Amino acid sequence: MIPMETGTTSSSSSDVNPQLIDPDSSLERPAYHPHYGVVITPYQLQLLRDQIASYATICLKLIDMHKALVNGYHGSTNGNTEVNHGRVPYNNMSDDQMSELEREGEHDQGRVISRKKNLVSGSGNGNLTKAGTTRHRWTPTQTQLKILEDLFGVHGMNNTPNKRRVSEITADLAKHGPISESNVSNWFQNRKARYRRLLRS
Amino acid sequence: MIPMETGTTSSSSSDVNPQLIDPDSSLERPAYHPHYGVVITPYQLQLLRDQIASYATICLKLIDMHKALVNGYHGSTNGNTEVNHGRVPYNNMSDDQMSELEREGEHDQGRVISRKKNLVSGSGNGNLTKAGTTRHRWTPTQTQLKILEDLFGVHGMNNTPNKRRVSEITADLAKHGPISESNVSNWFQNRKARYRRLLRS
DNA sequence: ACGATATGAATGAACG
DNA sequence: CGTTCATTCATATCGT
Repeated sequence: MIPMETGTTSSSSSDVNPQLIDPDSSLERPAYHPHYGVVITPYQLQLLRDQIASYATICLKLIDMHKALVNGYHGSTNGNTEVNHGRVPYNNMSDDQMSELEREGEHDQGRVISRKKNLVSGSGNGNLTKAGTTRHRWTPTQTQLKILEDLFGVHGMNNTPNKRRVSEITADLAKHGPISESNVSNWFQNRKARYRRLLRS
Repeated sequence: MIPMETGTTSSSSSDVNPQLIDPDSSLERPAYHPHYGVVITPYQLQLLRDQIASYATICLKLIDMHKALVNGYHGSTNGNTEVNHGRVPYNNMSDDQMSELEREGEHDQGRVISRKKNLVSGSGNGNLTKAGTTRHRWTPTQTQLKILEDLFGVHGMNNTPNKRRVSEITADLAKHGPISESNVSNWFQNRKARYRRLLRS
């Protein structure tokens, strides 16, 4: 069913139930910091974030299913359990991207994947994913995608990142793979558009 | 819409960008605790939990709506009525995500997230699939396909149906089998694209 | 079973 | 921003 590993009940801001954060960890237990307040481990924080992200995606899926049902039956939502928009988000990266990443530790941010104009794309040269050819399209790595989703979940529709923010995000994401600012803004653009489309009818 | 106000960003468990957690708070700022790790304020924690709670509620409501619809729905022609045994076909992917995340510093290139097996076999599969097989994608019935092809023939490339038209078409096609609007628009999209590709070659 | 092909769907990018 | 295009992914189907 719907995954709920952590409790989602209480709402009083002062009661922090450790179980709700990390049910089985007796080691990593939230604590109070004299100055800041609650202390949680990065792992715990990550759990929370993941849960939020999961819920966000699940909600989208459910909305989709619901709308489809209203229309009659439907198929667009595959019945599988994947939460990542149904699409397995593995990326097959072009060789240059690979080699890019293989230079360990070196995260030249701001690196831009050169993209060709689409006019020429189809023909003889273009896009052989197998052979070491160039990819036309940026594909977010797992990590990048996750970060982006988290950000979207956070800001939601009402908080599309401005130019400055996009720069920051791009810089962050560049640590995890080649990316450009336009990739980021496009991504948010699309995400927003498609999210809205779901909500609409 | 869905309330989201907390920041949730970075992916590597060790790098936590304070801005991403509480963008505008310079007062309440996450910090590192020498022993526990991340320190967040009760307020920040509450935001996270509120968000999760909101999602949980939304999900539950959506599930209810969905179930109601499914139970009441008795599908179209080809006996393809059933939708997932009334069970919500999603499970939590956080396992993958977690294990993913736990591998620190590793670039996620070319990694494939193992797709979880369907918890619920789609069961419904009127026309083409064999019993017990999960239906993953919509398949137009013969009648539907004919209608679609006719429409495409009429409208041709230059007359892609707009939203309104898609709705009408969907409604029509629903008489001949389970279908959703996205199925229809996808179909036209693909038909057009592949037709164009023919012309180009 | 495998490999090739057809095709529904997802999505980055471009357009109006 | 909403739509559309181009490309790619994933699966259903079929031939061997």
